[in-house]
Amino acid sequence: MGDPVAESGFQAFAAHVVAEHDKLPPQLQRIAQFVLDNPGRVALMTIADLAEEIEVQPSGVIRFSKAVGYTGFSEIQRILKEELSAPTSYEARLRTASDDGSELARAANLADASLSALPSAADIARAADILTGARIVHVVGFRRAFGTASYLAYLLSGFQAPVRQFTGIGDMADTEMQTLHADDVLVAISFPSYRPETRAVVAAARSVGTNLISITDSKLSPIARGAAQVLITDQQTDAGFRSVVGSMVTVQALALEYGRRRST
Amino acid sequence: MGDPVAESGFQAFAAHVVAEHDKLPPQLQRIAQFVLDNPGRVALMTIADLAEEIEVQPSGVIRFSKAVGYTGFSEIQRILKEELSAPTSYEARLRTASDDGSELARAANLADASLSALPSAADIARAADILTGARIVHVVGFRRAFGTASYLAYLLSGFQAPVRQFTGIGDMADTEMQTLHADDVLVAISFPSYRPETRAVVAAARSVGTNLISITDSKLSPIARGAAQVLITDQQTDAGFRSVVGSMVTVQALALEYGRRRST
DNA sequence: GTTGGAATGGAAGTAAAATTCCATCGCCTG
DNA sequence: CAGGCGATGGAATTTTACTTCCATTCCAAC
Repeated sequence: MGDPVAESGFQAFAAHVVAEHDKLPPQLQRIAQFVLDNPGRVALMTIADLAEEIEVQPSGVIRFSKAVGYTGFSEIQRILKEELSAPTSYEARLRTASDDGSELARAANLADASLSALPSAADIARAADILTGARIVHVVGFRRAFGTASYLAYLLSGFQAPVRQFTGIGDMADTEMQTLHADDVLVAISFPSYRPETRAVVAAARSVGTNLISITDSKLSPIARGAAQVLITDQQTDAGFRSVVGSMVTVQALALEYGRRRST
Repeated sequence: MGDPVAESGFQAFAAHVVAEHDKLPPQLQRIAQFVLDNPGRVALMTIADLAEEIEVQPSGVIRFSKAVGYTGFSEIQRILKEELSAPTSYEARLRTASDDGSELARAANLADASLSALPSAADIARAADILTGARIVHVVGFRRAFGTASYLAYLLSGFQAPVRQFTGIGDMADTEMQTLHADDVLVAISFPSYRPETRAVVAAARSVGTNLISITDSKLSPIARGAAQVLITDQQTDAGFRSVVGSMVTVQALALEYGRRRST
């Protein structure tokens, strides 16, 4: 609250090491250099690993730790681990700091977090490859995922994809499912609580051998089983409301990769 | 062996866990879920930390490790650490995301830009105030905006709002419009090219005196005229593809502000 | 050359973490 | 409702990692 930017433990550590570096004996200087150059790796190593890699004795690592002002290597490693697992980039922290209590600020922060946990580009590309070979692309998503599913269907139809969306309109769910075919692809979008309606469509696809692309929040999601490609996004963070931004960005990327394949 | 891409230890681990998941007792399923959903964090935790977070006993973590085919938790953690420090790790992806030429990177950058140009929290709050007094909240948006409109309708119905969405299903557009009333609010969502269907609904609302909230990209948008509140978002910046993330975040914030008013 | 102090090596001791094992609990089955 | 079995809780044990401390080496000054 007081400081505009609070100094992280890691930044303080780095500053100490730089300040002390010239006063250290040669061996400890080598340790200092390695730790500053590979903080991520050091966070995952034991003292023994580290000592072996630098060709030093374990006790040297302890001496280094004390020489730069800490009680031992464990304290330094704790700081490095915090830095490695900090999900907040500098930018994200700035945004969080500007949280003024409005739902808009919360929604924007949530969306920002979603953008840090998207599927990999390689997974999207694989999914797009699967789409390319489809006779028909079916899209399913209900309730929270319905908007995302609609958007995907809209984008794909813009690329002249043979796409149809499961809507459940007119009490025709059974009839809709009968159109699934082994040469087709089903893109299923579902998040907790996974709707039984969506799961039923996925089950129908499995039973007739339709290729499945699942956009969901966990590898253990009920719609992930048997999928040719799973795209993980919008994982539940801790507090309160769930964003749908991750899945929107994911389907946009998926559709554009598909379009790129169609046009070249 | 014959695989073109050698399977990483982590991929094998994930596959094992997914395969065994259903056979595991409930407690071990929770552990499985947590580890698959947070591999990066688990790589840095001790068994005790992990056990505390999931609220199980340390021994449960060991049972999980053996149940999915490993000798103990240490072996699993070794695999997770390798994955975390591998060049294809999540951290590395983030760093290169802005210049790898994938549609995902483009989509994520576009979404990020959208988050910098949202409506003001005050405008959202005013719009939420208007919603609160409505007899019925009508929502309209077609094609690109249909997903956003659906999401808004879904969120509002979650707060027991009297909401209905214009869908155009069954060639009932005329009939749908006849339900507009002076005590109602219409939330219209539209972006270039502004669909005539949406404009027709807005015109109908104007003619009967329905309050209008417009979510669009410009104050000069055809649906902005006569609106009680205009929320500007997703303005086209560059020549490329248009994101829909700004409007999704906007409707989420709007719905949550509405919910806050309803519950207090 | 000898001496003193800093630097390093390495083994022993201590702390922490992982694993084992047994007791209890709860549920299903007969 | 009694018996058995799988699941869970928790203490005890083993293993691993961290830290300390003393011995040795190196180097510079006298």
